[in-house]
Amino acid sequence: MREHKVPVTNPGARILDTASRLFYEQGYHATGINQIIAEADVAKASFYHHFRSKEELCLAYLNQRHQDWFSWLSREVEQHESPEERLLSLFTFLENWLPACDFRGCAFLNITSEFPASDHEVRTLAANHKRELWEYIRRLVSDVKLSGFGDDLDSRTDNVYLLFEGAIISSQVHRSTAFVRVARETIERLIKR
Amino acid sequence: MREHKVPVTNPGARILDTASRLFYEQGYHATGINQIIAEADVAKASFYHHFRSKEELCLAYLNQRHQDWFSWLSREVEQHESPEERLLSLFTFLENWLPACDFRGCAFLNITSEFPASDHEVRTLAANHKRELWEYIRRLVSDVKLSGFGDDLDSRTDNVYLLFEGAIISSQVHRSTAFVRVARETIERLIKR
DNA sequence: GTCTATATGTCGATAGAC
DNA sequence: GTCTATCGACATATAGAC
Repeated sequence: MREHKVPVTNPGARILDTASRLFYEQGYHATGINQIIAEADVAKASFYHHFRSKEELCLAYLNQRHQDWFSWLSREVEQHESPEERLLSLFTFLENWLPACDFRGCAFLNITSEFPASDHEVRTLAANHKRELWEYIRRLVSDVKLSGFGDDLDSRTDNVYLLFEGAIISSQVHRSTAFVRVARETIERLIKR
Repeated sequence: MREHKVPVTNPGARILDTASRLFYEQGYHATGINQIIAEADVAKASFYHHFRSKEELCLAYLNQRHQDWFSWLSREVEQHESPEERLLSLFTFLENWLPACDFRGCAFLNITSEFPASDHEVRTLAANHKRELWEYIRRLVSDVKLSGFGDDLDSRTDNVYLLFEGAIISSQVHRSTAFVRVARETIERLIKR
């Protein structure tokens, strides 16, 4: 859940940590190598010793982010026992995470906007991240009776996924978690009937 | 609906048209002034005669895009007469528009990712655009009986809006309109009962 | 491995001729 | 109003000393 890790002394890790923060907060193209090396307090040549290019650093950032984000999410989900509460905790997570990241939203959605070429490796990582999220939601949905979102499991999963993604992007635009609560209440309502 | 307009001879309009295409297809920070003036076939000084800065050009792009996009959307909606079909035509529109724009998605969501400062004018335009979309959806929802999305009009509007936004962003990530059809079927199902 | 210094290009924006 | 030429700053990436 914490966006800012404890400082690292290792130069390579310090570069990755700094870049992760800047790529996430400012965007990829708005962040230059010079700012990264300055804030990571390393020499430029050290940067190119650890990473072949800015793009490779970006891929490392996304891979780490993928791990981190799912560990944040699952930590919230696993606090709950009943299948219904576990499903609803998806939105409890959003309500905690989005204000904590200052409504910067999903790193993978954000970077998708910055890489229009769909065959770029960055886009592949983003699509894989979302596919894994969909499968995670599917496991949660499969244990819950949910009416109104279709008969088969995939259709119900799709709808919860759509509310989840819609809640992220709308919270980002409007800087409010109001939509997260609406989504949560809808799931709650469709569970109860 | 058309992304590429007919060529314009007027230099100022040619700059705006070219910039609109490039900002949308490549992103704001990935697009340089030099590329814009080259593809618009104008001199650099002409550019700065018509626009004070790259950012001001960006604002002009978003204002025009706002008008265009809503005219595309309402053209689809107004082809239908019954309130139910008008509501569902939101997703008919998405199913036509998203492949037509090569799944580049919403210009305002995309540029929100590139401008982290929430008090920036670009972000204000994006938030206003989405607010207007929400109000447009609200008018469509108000004429339809819709179960499962809450009792009050605002709550039902929120849920349709979330499905709409979720469908846009998910179609973009996965380059598929499958999620659009799922959202449409859900609305259809909740109308029928 | 990390350093400083630099290469090479492009960025956004401006000056001054016509 | 449009042109060419150019500014200073910053971009990504490398060279070579230590």
